[in-house]
Amino acid sequence: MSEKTVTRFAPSPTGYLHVGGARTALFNWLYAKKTGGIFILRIEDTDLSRNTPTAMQQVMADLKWLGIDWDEGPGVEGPNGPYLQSQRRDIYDKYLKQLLEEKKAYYCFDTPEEVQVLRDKAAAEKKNFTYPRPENFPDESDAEKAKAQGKPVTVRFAVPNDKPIVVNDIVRGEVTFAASEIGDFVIQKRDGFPTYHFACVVDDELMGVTHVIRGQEHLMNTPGHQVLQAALGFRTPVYAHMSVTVSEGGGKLSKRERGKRLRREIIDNPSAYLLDAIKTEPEQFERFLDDNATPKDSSLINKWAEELGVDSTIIATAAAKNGGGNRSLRNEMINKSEAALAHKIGSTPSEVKKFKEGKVAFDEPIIIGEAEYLDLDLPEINVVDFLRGGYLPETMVNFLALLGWSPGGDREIMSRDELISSFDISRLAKSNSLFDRKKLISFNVEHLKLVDKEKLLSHFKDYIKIIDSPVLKADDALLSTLIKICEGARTLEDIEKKSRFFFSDSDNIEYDPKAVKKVLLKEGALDILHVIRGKLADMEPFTEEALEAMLRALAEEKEVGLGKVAQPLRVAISGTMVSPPIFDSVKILGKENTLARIDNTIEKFKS
RNA sequence: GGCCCCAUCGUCUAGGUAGGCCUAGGACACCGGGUUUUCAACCCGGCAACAGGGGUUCGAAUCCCCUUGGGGCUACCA
Repeated sequence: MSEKTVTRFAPSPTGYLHVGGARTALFNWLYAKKTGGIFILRIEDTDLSRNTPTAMQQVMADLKWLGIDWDEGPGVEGPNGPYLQSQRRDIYDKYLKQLLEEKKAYYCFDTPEEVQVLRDKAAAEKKNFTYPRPENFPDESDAEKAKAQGKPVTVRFAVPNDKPIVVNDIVRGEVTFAASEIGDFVIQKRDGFPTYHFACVVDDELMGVTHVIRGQEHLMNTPGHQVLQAALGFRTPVYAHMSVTVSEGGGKLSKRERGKRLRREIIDNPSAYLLDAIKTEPEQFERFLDDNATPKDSSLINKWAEELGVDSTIIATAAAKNGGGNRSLRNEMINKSEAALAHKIGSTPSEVKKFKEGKVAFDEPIIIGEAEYLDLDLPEINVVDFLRGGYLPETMVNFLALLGWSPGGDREIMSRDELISSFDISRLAKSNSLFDRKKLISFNVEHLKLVDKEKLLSHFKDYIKIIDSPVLKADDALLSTLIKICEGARTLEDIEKKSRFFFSDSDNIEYDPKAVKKVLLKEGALDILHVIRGKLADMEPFTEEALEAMLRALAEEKEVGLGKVAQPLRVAISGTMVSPPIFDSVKILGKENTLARIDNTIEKFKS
């Protein structure tokens, strides 16, 4: 009788779901779907200090967005629950007791510092560190005594060191480990919670997990898990250790990257977030700059100058000066700026200071808030970043699946169903791969074309909701039209950006300075606008066809390219040089708004 | 440092488990050209790789070894 396959994804709720985790989840899900098995979501929340309250909800939301659903897990429940490890303490305790009684595990009372000393010593001797197992295991009363004395009490598993341990891995083949390499590892922490190794082994057994597909970073843990399974009389599931997804920097794609990047930015560039503080203390501004490390980047200098309404030479001059006195003023300003930043992101000045010093890690929402405040693009690491970036879940699933897996041949763009039917666990790649955002975009372009109309509409609605766009004002029919005329967009963000201007106040258009300079202020542009205005006013009916005929005729009459007449009109109605096709745009905007915007534009820029 | 894993165009990869069908295929990026009312999209063309060195073999991208390079683990995190 063939056993039903059971796979699982077991994230720890420490933050949003990142792409590496999503990929792991996807492969497990794909394999379960392919084989008609079941996919379990298990939350590994055995480290209280690292858990963040919203993380589990967010991880589940992200999985759902990707279309990865679970047959058992939080919100679904099933025969093997509960699915939060923090709610399974009694189960782990039972097995722990068994191990202790069978003398397969033992109590330890050292502090982490004491163990660290041993570790350092081993490193100094160029030796592999393994925990020195005592000859006689402490008994229950010793543990009680130690506890009474306030010593930490942990439990270690006594790894049998008689024979090498062979891991039979689907992607790597046979990997052999010397038993002496695997030290007695901790299975119960001092707070009474099991460690990952123990909880994972117990749960995989009890939940009937048949296949464990996980990152290569777990390969070294596997021999330990296997000996634990043997000691407990458990099965050993089939293992498949996938390659790791690395980031441009080289190392493993990590969620910590964002925090690091942010911290570096704040430290390297303190002035960037001094803006608010500076604005409130203009008279101290120049003095402050004397003592502050300002960036060498001239574009930033110009930006500040513009925002502060001062001449850029003031900043440039200040930037050229180095050091100087005024330390107390500087500190005062820094304090003010930290307060400003903290206020902006809903944190406290002391937290900001600690973050800068690397003492605390901010929650993702705070990191996002800070990044927005600083106008900083953080590396996209989390699944939500891609949702916010206007990517389709279909794109993400397809792209992630192809990182470290391939159906063979030339196939690349695939639907979810095609992915499932062609998925083959034996085709997992051994080597690491890089997450290439450029290629992701091209996948998105393809899926934008492939996804059916209704689905795309619903994706777009989700998107404008999450970024709280003015486009929210449109009804479904208008939304569909907008999507249609933005054909060729690379992301939902493209569509949204091109569509915004339809929903702004005609008497209050924001003009992009570059567009003004390049188009509106050009010789004759305003005159042409004037002519267009006249023709538009009389146009009846007001259709794309009529608009096109009119503009083309005008271009011909003036003996210029269509661009010469279309561009001024585009800037007049949108304030920018980029919009959907001009005929559609004008039609959608309507005669009244178009005329108003042309009038306002001429009024504003006539010399 | 120790242990483990990996190695085809800049990137993702096909081919490798049955060595000759590979003068190494596709996709993205890039470069050149075309289309064009903007941005995109689109069309055509081009550049570009078996890390190095030894073996085994009539024959190696494919098998073995070494070197080099990259990655992972080395927690009372998962």
